[in-house]
Amino acid sequence: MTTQVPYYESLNLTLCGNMGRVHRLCRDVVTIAVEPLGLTQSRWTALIHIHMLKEGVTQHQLAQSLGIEMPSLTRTIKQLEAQLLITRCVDEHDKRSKNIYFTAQGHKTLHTLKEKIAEVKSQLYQGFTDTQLDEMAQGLIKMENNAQSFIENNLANKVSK
Amino acid sequence: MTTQVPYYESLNLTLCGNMGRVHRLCRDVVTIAVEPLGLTQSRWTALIHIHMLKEGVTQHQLAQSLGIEMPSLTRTIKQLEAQLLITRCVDEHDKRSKNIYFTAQGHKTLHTLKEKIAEVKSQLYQGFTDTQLDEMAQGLIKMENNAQSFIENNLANKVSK
DNA sequence: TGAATTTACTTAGCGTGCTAACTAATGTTA
DNA sequence: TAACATTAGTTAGCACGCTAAGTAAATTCA
Repeated sequence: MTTQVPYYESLNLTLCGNMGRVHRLCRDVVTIAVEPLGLTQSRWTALIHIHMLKEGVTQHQLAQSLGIEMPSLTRTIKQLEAQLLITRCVDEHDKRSKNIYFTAQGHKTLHTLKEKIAEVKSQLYQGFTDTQLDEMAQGLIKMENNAQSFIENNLANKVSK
Repeated sequence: MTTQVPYYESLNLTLCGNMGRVHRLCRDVVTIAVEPLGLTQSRWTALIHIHMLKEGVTQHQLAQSLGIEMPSLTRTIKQLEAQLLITRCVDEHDKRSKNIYFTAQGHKTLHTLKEKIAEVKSQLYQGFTDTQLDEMAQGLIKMENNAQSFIENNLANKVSK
């Protein structure tokens, strides 16, 4: 049982490819699991984050928490609104912002959602110890930081006079 | 320096979200690095895999190697063809298949590409030991398998008479 | 061998990320 | 305070994954 990094890693950035593939698969898993609720991955993820951040959160805060850009979120938010799961109202103190709240139906959906996700999680993380999961998470964050500094350095080059 | 899995993992499948985000970032890094070549992530990845599998590979084999579905590949292949980096010709022995070859320009591009990717890799993997990288790769594969069996079980339920 | 199935590829169109460019509200400063 | 910059959100349109459904070639089998 060798633990060598495979030879083609020298060309291939396989790890990145794998991340993409596993991410798509996990997304599929959840989509299947919550299918009766009529939610896609981006929508249920948004619901969970609204719940974590507490109702009244702004779209900007939510986008930050999700790690996506505002335009990506705008689409999802509009879909959730059309599904009557959330409502928005302009913030009294900053009329540029909009605060997000669950509807009654939204609360019900959230409740079921949380149960389903706990199920899925236990299956996806089967055979992992907490330590292993944490090491993976930390590895991802480290790689994210490496990527981020690369981008910053290269944008700096471009922007430099 | 705690190594606990954060509390909100109980809801959030953060690890999956992280994978998506890190994957996007790595993609951006390479896109920036190979920018003068006019290649996007899906295109350069395809070029590298054609190289690994040897010229003459079929689209089906290539899709398998990339871990994507045929229609996704069809688009990329057409773009690479339009860029005059590859050509295709119908397989003599199986006229359903098409064999992929580099053009002269394609070979040149591949050469530069390989150099660029080696650079990017060394930056993205900075601070990781080979063992760590391998553990991450194996973790991803394990999670992929978990996801796969979940999907199979649930499709089985659906399809069962 | 002719009919049915499977396979390789394509087309059409969706989901979800992105950037660029816009509006409207807020903040800053000359 | 009027002019400029920043910020929250939107719209438009691209990249790249997917499934569903179609064509044409190859294979299976009755």
